Amino acid sequence: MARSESEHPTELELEILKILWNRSPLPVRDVRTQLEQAGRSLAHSSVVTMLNIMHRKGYVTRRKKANAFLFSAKDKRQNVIGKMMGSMVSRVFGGSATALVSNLLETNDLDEKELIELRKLIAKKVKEKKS
Amino acid sequence: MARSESEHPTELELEILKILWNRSPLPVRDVRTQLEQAGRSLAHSSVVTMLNIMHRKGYVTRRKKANAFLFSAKDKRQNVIGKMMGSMVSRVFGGSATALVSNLLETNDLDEKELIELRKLIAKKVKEKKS
DNA sequence: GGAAAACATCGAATTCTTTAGACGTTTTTC
DNA sequence: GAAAAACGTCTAAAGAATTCGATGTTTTCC
Repeated sequence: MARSESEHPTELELEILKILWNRSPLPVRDVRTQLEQAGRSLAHSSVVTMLNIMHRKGYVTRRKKANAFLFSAKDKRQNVIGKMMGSMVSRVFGGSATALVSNLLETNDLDEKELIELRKLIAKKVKEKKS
Repeated sequence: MARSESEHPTELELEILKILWNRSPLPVRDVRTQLEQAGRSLAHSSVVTMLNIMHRKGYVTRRKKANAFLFSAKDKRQNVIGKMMGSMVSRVFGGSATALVSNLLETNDLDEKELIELRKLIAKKVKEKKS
């Protein structure tokens, strides 16, 4: 036995999804160009292979336009990332989102502006809850 | 070319680190038992192999006690997890910890108690900053 | 209408991750 | 002190992730 397919996008898959979330649909060529700009130079066929794998896994949709495929992300950014975060919370922090934020505050030194922004976010959420 | 070794613990590596963070040093046998209790039944040699790989990667230390090795996590839980979170923030949220927490609040529905706990954490952090 | 450009499919190589059997050495145990 | 138990090393497997060359088909351009 070996491990099974990851239930979340891998490194490169996420890189590609980020491109598609930003603008889509895109042909392979454009995905490739943007990967290059992000510092990841790949052969055309490598990008095609990845997009096809991602299609098989259900991360992207494609439709034919003339002879070329146009790719789009299948799920919204927030949902995909949300699932990744949820898995992080349960796998790494024993289910406690508070523990996650706590760790974030302790180890990644945020500036005051960010802290105040966070406080606002939470206050808003508390208010929503109350209603 | 293919991908390079992950800079963060993999799934199974993290599972093992969690055990060692909880209590250590531990002999292979005990790591194995606890993996089993966590729903991951592996052959003895599989656990040994993993621990040796983790030793090569620098995730764990080992010392000989009689004829057996005792393993410990090399880095503190908070640091390892902190790095994982930092990478999450930069890779996934464009460097914004606020964006991460925002996503967490939107997609993983926290109860009021947790929210209030978070508010406290942040207030405390703001106070520390000010001093 | 033939060359060049654009695009896709296929097959394959490499490394990483996870798993474990076979075998040898040391330590217990009767 | 010999059998059994415990432990480590070595070897290797199979799937997952990443990369790309070769080759074939369609489209575009002089």
